[in-house]
Amino acid sequence: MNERLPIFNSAVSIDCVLFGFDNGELKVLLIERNGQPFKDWWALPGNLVGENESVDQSASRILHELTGLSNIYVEQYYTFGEVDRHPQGRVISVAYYAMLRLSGDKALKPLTSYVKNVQWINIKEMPKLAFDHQNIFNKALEKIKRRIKHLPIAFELLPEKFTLTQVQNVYELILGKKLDKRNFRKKILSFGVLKELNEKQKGVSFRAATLYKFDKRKYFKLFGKEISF
Amino acid sequence: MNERLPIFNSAVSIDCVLFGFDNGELKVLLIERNGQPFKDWWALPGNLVGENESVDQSASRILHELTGLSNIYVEQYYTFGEVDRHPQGRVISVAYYAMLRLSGDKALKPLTSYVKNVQWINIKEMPKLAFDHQNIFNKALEKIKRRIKHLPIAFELLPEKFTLTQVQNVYELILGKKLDKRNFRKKILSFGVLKELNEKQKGVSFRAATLYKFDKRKYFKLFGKEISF
DNA sequence: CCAAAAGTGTTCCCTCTACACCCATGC
DNA sequence: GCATGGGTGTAGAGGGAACACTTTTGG
Repeated sequence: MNERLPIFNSAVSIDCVLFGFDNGELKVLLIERNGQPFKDWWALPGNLVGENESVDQSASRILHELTGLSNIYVEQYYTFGEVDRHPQGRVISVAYYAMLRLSGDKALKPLTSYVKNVQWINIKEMPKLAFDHQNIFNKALEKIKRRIKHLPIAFELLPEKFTLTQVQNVYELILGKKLDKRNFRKKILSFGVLKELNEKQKGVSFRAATLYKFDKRKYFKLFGKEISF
Repeated sequence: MNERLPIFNSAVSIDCVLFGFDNGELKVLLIERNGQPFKDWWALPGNLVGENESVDQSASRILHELTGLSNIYVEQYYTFGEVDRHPQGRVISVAYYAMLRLSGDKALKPLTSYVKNVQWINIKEMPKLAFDHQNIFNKALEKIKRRIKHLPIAFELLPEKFTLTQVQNVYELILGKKLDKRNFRKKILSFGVLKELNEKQKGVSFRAATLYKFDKRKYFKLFGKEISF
């Protein structure tokens, strides 16, 4: 680790598990590969880390290239370094999960020569994935299952104004189980980080729900105290 | 990511935060560097990932070279990938924390040309560290603070047979606060993974404490249910 | 007999859980 | 008026926190 660095041909890549919530469904953005290996397979979006960017920056860049958006919530969660995980050489991959407010409208799909299709896919209908991406995806789900209990990541998936039922929906999809409505509301409101708006849902054919928004200021004040779902 | 891999000169290294518990103190194994850069500074043990080993294997190898021991408990926890973290080139480092039963006797110190000293240092008396190792160390502590609440990692630091006071000691050192003795014992025993032995502490000049051991079989049965300290 | 640590129960409070009905709205 | 989800309270159980004294042992 001193003198000259003895380096062999390795590469570091980033893989991103980008989650979106839309219409009551939890989705992941997958790409369909256009080149070898695993041509025509579905895969997680990813790319090599550039020479002059940190791994965090690299993840943000990849997400930006994919969606056209900046400021996507993104967290590193694990590094996959098996010797044979890439058939063409040694590639160590740092994995990130990311979360996005889907509004039905967004979800741009800028194709490149490497990618012939980009699609939001319901996590309950995942196709087979290239490389070890199934494993990478599974681990992302595990991580967010754990982290959603401490961190307000659910709100990264929701629009700015949301109903409590939507919040509950996100929790249920991530945790993979039904929750009691009354208990859920008591708890989520007891954190004191949701602000009730003088505004109701619109365009629904039933009683309109009250809208809330996530109060980041209050959340950062509470930091230290941990949310514990 | 297809065709040929465009590779630049990067390297992947491993850094290990190896914890040990001895004599009521929580310690970390640090090395004193013998080469540039940061010659004579203290640093975390680490090395480059070899061409034919996974990152996990690499961490185990480094720990083995350092201590002569195999089967050290080790977990990956974060990857540090800032562009400028190594003054001699781009080095992305995958960090692991590890835990070891110190019995006063062990703690071998195989020096190399790169290392002029290896020492167990109380985490309350840490020197300045080379590179971004202070940051890597801090993050390791944060991680184990969180994980000790779910995972039985405390027992990795303890000898096979231990007293409840020793367990409490480890929890207090990692969490950085005093715990109530009666409540602690109730809770730790309520998990049902400690086996009381028909054996007492020896060689102490006061009432000898009952020895316990960690029952891995029971623990793995409980898996699914989570321990929650 | 003194020093040092082992070992042990109870009370209070708060949080978690289980559970079911009426309300508002659009069609 | 009916279908659809919105919104609400309570009782019981269990778990967490606070708290102090007696026991054992070696020296």
